[in-house]
Amino acid sequence: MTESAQRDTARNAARKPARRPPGRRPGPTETREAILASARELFADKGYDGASLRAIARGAGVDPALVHHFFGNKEGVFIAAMQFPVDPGELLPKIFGTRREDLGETMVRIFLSVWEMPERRAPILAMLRSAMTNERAAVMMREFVSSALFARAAELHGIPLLRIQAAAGQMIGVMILRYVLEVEPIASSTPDEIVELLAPTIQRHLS
Amino acid sequence: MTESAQRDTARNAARKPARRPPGRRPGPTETREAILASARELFADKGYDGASLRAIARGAGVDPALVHHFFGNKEGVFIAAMQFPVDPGELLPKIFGTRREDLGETMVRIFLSVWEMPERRAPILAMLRSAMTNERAAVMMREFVSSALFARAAELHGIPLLRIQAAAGQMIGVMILRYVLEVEPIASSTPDEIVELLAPTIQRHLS
DNA sequence: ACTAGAACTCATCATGTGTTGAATTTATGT
DNA sequence: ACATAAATTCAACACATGATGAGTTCTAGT
Repeated sequence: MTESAQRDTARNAARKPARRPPGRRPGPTETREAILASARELFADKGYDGASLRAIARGAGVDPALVHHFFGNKEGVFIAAMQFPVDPGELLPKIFGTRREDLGETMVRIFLSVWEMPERRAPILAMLRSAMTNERAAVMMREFVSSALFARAAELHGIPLLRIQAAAGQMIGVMILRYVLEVEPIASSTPDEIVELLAPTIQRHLS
Repeated sequence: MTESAQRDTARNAARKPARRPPGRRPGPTETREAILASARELFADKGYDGASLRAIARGAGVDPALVHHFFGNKEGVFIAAMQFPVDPGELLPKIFGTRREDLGETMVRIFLSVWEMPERRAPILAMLRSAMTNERAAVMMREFVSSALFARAAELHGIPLLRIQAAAGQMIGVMILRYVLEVEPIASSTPDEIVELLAPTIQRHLS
């Protein structure tokens, strides 16, 4: 696939209006992806309500009406930008192939591997930030998290849901302190320090 | 002109516009408090950016300009509504008067005692929700949490900051799952169940 | 009793929002 | 080569937002 569409398309938006003439652009269509990239970045940064369609369009170097043309309305953009914040099918095998006594460390490392990479963290942050202030987004997240994550994780090792949610709460809370609020010293700790800090707790919850 | 006589009869008191005549109202001033109450509720519900000055004014049965008159601008309202989300001076003695071996349970119970009462939970939720999408609010929360909570708690029992933040993360994460996202079954668990679930973890972190 | 100032509303401004319809240019199927 | 469809911009709507300045009514200090 063509990598000509870089992921930092949203970065070069600080320029002038850059009035393009109307009408279809020559060459294959790449704007749809650019819009989605810009949307993901802005939703991750400001949440659903804070990210405006116009800012998303600006980030993609595109007219706001084009966003509307592709996705119908703002919620359409959000849904398109959010499809699988993280692919469970990719992570669950790792968990399944782990000895019970190593579950804690494995889980923490998986979590960190996602959160440490900005482009993987973005959709999750977008979801979380949006769910905090927007009821519809909260419903989406609740359903995704419940059915796609908790339920499967529970059936996997036969661990009660409450325990799993306690473990998830531990991870989510620390991620918020570390990546959103950025309080020290936890924001500057190394991944290994986080693992050392949390693995025993997660292990406890999942036993 | 002709309808002005019948306009402000006592008939339309239950209506929405509720047009009050301009000028100061008789009696002692109670509007300032009403505005703050409305502000706290709305900030807790929608976060800083989601709560509009007009909605706050409407909630207090007051003209938007009055909010401006009292607090200067929106940030002024927020700051006035937020002073001490929770009073540390009130809670720390409880913590201090607890045996080290009971610290875990005590902490969880204190957290729950705050979060279970809607009017005590409101300012914290407002802070949290706002900090998730608004940078200035995030700074406020980071500073409050760092200096007023973590630092004091650390010096109290000589526990490393990282440990305290791990414990705080556990509590914050579970509170989000329980009160914001409202995922089951943790949203419907009794306080005692939450204590049983989390106390050992908090105890571990703080040892 | 008088007056300075506080409380309070109104009308309005400039800006930003999501959304829509029409116009223009290019790509695609025949 | 032609017609249809897709991609793209422009102009505009209707509405919400935070902010101001001016005017009206009350309270409080003298």
